[in-house]
Amino acid sequence: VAEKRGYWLFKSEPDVHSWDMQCALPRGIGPWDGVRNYQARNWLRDECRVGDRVLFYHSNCAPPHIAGICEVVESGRPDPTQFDPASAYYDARSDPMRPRWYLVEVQALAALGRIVSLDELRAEPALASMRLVQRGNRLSVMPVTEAEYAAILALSGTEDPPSR
DNA sequence: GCCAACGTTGGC
DNA sequence: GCCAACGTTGGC
Repeated sequence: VAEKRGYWLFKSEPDVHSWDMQCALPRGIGPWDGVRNYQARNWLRDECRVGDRVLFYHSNCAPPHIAGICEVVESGRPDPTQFDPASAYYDARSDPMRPRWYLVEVQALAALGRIVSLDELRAEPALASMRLVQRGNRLSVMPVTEAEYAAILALSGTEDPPSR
């Protein structure tokens, strides 16, 4: 039985890693590193599949918004920054024989027809139960339903982009 | 810059 | 295993 395509939302602070920076990478591909939350880690390691779509969300900016769509192009593998003492994401307690943190590779597919702000997401009835708009949500990686993904594409006037 | 929410740590 | 203290996230 073929696995259904999955959908995710990944948060990034634009000062650290923006949609434009993602697009500027060779072929728009780069590692989604630095995730240091166990729930998010479990999803990256165990659930993210090649071909899944990722909504690229800008947090800690005004207004917070979804900027574009990526595709998972490599499934979970250990995040090398956890073993690099020079990295801001270094984790001295992670054992290389049993890595604690994982990443996936993502490829930018398309910018949204127009960005969709958090206020607009909150105002859309079809998105009322989306994790992102629940109070206290702090996860930087979270699953999105197919219906939520479709609603966001519709809100932003965006066609579901093909793989590159 | 403030602060609510919430995950993690560590003493007991 | 409880839970207070602490650190971080992220909207505002």
